[in-house]
Amino acid sequence: MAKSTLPAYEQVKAFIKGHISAGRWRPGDPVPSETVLMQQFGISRMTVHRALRELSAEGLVVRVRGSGTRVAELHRISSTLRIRDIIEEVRERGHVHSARALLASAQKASLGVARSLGLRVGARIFHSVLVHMENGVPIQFEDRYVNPAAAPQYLETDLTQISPTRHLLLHAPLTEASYAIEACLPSATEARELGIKRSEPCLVMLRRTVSGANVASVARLVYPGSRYSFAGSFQA
Amino acid sequence: MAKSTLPAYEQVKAFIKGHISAGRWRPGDPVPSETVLMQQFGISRMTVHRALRELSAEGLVVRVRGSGTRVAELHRISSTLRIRDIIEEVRERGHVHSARALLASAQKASLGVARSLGLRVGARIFHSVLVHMENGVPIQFEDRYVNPAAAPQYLETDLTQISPTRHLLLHAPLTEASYAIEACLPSATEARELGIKRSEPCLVMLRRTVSGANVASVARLVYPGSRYSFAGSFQA
DNA sequence: GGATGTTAGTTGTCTATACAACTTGTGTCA
DNA sequence: TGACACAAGTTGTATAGACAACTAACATCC
Repeated sequence: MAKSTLPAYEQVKAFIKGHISAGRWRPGDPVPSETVLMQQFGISRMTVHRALRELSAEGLVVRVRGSGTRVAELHRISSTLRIRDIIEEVRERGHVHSARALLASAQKASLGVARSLGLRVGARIFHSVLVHMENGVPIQFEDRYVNPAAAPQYLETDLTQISPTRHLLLHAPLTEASYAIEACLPSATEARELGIKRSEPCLVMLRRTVSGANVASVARLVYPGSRYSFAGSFQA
Repeated sequence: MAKSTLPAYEQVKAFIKGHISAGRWRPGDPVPSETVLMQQFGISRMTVHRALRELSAEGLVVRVRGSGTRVAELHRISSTLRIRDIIEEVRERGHVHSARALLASAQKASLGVARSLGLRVGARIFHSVLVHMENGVPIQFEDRYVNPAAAPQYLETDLTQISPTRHLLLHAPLTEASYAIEACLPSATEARELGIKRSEPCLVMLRRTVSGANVASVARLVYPGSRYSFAGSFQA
């Protein structure tokens, strides 16, 4: 027994969700209009409207003004990926995080880096390389280039205590990001620092974050395949 | 010039989003109460309320009844992962999809499969193994177990034309799913069928889908690391 | 037939009000 | 000092009504 009584708009949502997930209303089928539902449930139009608007935001129905409401086409389920701070993540598992900084310096941008950060070749950039450990075992090799315009105090921070991700989240409010997940073999350096063989497959996350008008940072995160996986769940 | 006039609730949202993304209001900071915003904008409380409720749903602010509204802690950016039909995906790239079925049969569930499908050992299940190709080059090895209760006609379909994913989306409305992405070396069979060396790292997606009260299917999708990556983008 | 106007139906936005549920701080009383 | 009561402030839900914007079907006129 959850709540004694669910709010009216939740009841309407549940009613409609029920019909859809039971397959009684199939994609493309019309959903009763606000007026009909309002009379059926004996509640006001605004309340019905809220229910339908939320279902529309969740992608379960499609509404078009003047025409009506229909069950959405390919009921595509979605999950929310999040950008997480590795330190927080390790601690949440009840484990101990530590990190080793291999590099933290200002450099001149090479062609590739300049291009992905949206700067000119030779522009001043920050470059950091860290190895993150969970209970002393290396789990992430983090190679990151940072745009000084987005995080001017990047190098003044102890990146082994406040992770680059956290520093950037705090100082360069995130507006956009893109990523790619690949499976690769590690480079010689990566294998050595992670303490794995060069033949062990790794998960590689390439990520580019944007803050306002600037590209804030590009990072290559390498995880040993035997010690790490990305997991999550979808909700309808 | 987008719209001549944005709806009032959108203006309130933009106002608050602006302060947050410019860094003027930091995580934990209080957001003006509904009463204050209502007077500031000269609109009704319900309109302000809608704006704040949507921002809360988007994860930008945290609201607690009786206390107030604050800027959400770790400004979490999110992306929508979708379960996609591989055939559709290949065609969208303008390429040709083809598939080879290695297996499509009814079997008795082993312990592991029974457990993950939520059935008893020895229960009747469907098992399919396919290799999907893009322009003739193998890109996915799909090993899938299906619960007959969720998709009774699974074996009567030509799975090389209508992919298992698509068949399941159509016949077993998805309510929930979980996944894990790993980097592994392929098994002997997987390497042979994908036409890669056993030493080539692969992206592996393990996925479990739920439809209503049943676990609909569990799948292991293996992608050659050199030919495939998962990519996406986040929006604030 | 084809173009045009009309009308009923539907969703989008907004208001003013009401009450409920909860938090927080303050003051009172034992 | 500690327990309790109370009040002010805040968010959550719901109503009844209004008007705007749009669609789709129908009727009319040329």
